[in-house]
Amino acid sequence: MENLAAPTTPVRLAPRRVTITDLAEHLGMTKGTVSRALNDYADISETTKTRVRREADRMGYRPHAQAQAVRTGRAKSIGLVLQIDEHDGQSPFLKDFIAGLTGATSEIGWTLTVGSATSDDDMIQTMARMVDERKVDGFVLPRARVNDHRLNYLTSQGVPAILYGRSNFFAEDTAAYFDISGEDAMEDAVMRLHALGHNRIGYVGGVDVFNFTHLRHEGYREGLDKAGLDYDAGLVRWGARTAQDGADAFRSLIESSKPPTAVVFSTDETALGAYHVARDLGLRIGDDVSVVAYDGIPEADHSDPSLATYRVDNRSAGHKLIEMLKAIIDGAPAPSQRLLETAKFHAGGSISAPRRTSEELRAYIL
Amino acid sequence: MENLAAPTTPVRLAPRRVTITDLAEHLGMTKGTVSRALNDYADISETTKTRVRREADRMGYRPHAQAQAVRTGRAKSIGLVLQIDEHDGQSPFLKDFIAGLTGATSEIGWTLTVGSATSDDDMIQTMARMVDERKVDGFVLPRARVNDHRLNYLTSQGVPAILYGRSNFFAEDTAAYFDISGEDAMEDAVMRLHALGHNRIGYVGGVDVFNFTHLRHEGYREGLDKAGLDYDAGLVRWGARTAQDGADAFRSLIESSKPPTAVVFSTDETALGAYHVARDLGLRIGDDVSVVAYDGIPEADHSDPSLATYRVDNRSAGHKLIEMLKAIIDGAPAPSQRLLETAKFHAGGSISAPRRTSEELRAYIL
DNA sequence: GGTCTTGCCGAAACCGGTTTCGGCTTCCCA
DNA sequence: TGGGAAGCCGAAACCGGTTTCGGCAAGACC
Repeated sequence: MENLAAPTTPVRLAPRRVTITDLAEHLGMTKGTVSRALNDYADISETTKTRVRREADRMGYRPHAQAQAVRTGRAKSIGLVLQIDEHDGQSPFLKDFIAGLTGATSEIGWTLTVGSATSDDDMIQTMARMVDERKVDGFVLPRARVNDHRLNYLTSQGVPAILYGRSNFFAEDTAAYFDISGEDAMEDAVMRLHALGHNRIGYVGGVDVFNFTHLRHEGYREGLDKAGLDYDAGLVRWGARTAQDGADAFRSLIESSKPPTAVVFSTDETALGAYHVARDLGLRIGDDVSVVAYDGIPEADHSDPSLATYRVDNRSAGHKLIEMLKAIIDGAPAPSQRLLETAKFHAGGSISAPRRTSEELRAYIL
Repeated sequence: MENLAAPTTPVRLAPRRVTITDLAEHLGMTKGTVSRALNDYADISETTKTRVRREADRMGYRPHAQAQAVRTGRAKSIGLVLQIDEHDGQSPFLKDFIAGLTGATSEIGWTLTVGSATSDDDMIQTMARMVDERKVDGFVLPRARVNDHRLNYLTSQGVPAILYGRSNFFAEDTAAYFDISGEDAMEDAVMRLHALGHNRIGYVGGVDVFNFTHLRHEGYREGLDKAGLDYDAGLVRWGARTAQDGADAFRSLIESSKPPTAVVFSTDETALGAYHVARDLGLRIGDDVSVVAYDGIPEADHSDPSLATYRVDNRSAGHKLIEMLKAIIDGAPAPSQRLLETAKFHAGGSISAPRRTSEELRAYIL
């Protein structure tokens, strides 16, 4: 006996849990019957069902999730794998998002299993491990990319998944998704600025691996179109991710020979970078130059002046993603689970009617 | 050994996983033997072990985690329950922390199960559910409180847990913890300021439900002591949590009749609140008034001037917490798992030798 | 009154692993 | 040469559930 590689003795767990066998014994029936009663099978009488249920929660019975999983193949858990080498930008977003996800999962009696990855390959491997070990029944995929590799992998494996965002430019996705229309917001932003009297409206976009970057840029373009303004590549900057990137882009726009009198940023974070530059140049945002952005991070509200932005409710997004994913896992066809909502405009002190023309602005800066 | 036609399965496209029975069949031995070989039992020959292992990963065998859990009682998962009604302050902290936790859990082949709660009662219930369903083997408890109720519950139930922080003021905790000595940092901050020439050093502390609030305050006190300065309750403010709170506290200190020339904040976030107030009052931080804080959030680095602070590595903290918790789950006595590290000072432009005395400062402000 | 349903539940197999128990070889040594 | 101890593995129980199958009893139908 001592030659067995017995693992070190585990710590004592809670007072022995009540199993379905205990329950069956107390009720004087077989565990099969108890199981079917609890799972609401049609071949169990109403009388028996209520008797079983009552006794179950009198005794504090909770089914052993793992044991159920062995037979049913359902881990009753949703997977979420975070890319952790990424820039910090998802931080503010993360907490609300997780709150939404966990809230919804616990409502249906499931749990959220979180992993992390340091590279694209690692991401796939981490997800593969979770699937192979049957730890999760499906995945939520935040920060959708163009032609998202996670989605490609999972669908090839037949694992249910849902995107937060879209992944196929403007073409209809083949997969399930929940998204908020950034393009509508950008379009609205441009038209709103135009209505205030702005005619030179700049744009600072994001990194092109993310699908939303393309969508929002298209929205900006659409907005110009509806406002009757021409698209001028000189007014557009790309690839901004951090506040610093936003600052650089803003400086390059505002110091150009024909500076914009208003700038639309595709994210709040990059927009806030512009605040420092403006201060440096002696410009007052919301007065000398207007700024609108997108996301609705807390800092946007606390900045001075407060940033006009389109607010995204990540909490409710997380909630809906779980509901939709659950439907897919339960057999709904993925294409039936697609939802696109719009962000709400949140007024702020960062926009106003133009005080100076582009020329005057340039002269003022010099 | 003829191949039967595949049964007509529902939507489950995933290629049927290889089970331990398949593996045993291929190897021509019983699944019991295979299991023991894979789990490195002493009564299996080395030859057989390697043969089994080789075949296992040739066939891509991955044990079904849930099935293992049924017999072993190990879910191979760590629980983390977030309080989601809380102020946003834990956002920046959250991502790094989760990265550390998930990184460490996946290194040992485990996973992280995340839940959320909206109140203290909900917190206990959520944890109870995870334990009862045997979804987790132990908990990491972030944001330790004084006499932490989560810890009390879990130890009463015999469920392994580890605190991120301490929960018993200065008395030795009875439970396991990993923490970073905020008190040492505060003490060092005061002495550092004193060495620069400051003699009136204010303090802005946190909310008293959290244990670290008391520890850091005591560190401040200790620092004064070592610097030979008297503790003056008029220089101390409590209960600051948000940037706004920090701003209010700072204003109240700086507008008092004998303002401090330097202020120690117990968190970066509250310290950054002071920046706005300083600007309003025409004071330059790091010049007219010195500020030191604690945490090392990214914004501290991007602020102008950059904030001198004590940096906490939440990623590595998460990693260590998992290692220590795993040891407890494997049978190590909880009291043996205690670790206290120190935060690294990160210089910033927010401190300098005092330019004005307290009196001059007051006059300057008026 | 006999036959057919229908309702309801027990019995047992099953899910994919782990662990106990015992028996057969082989080796060692008297 | 015999007996005991290792060494090694097969057989089967077990973990806590779910699901299939079949049978009994009561009611419906003719």
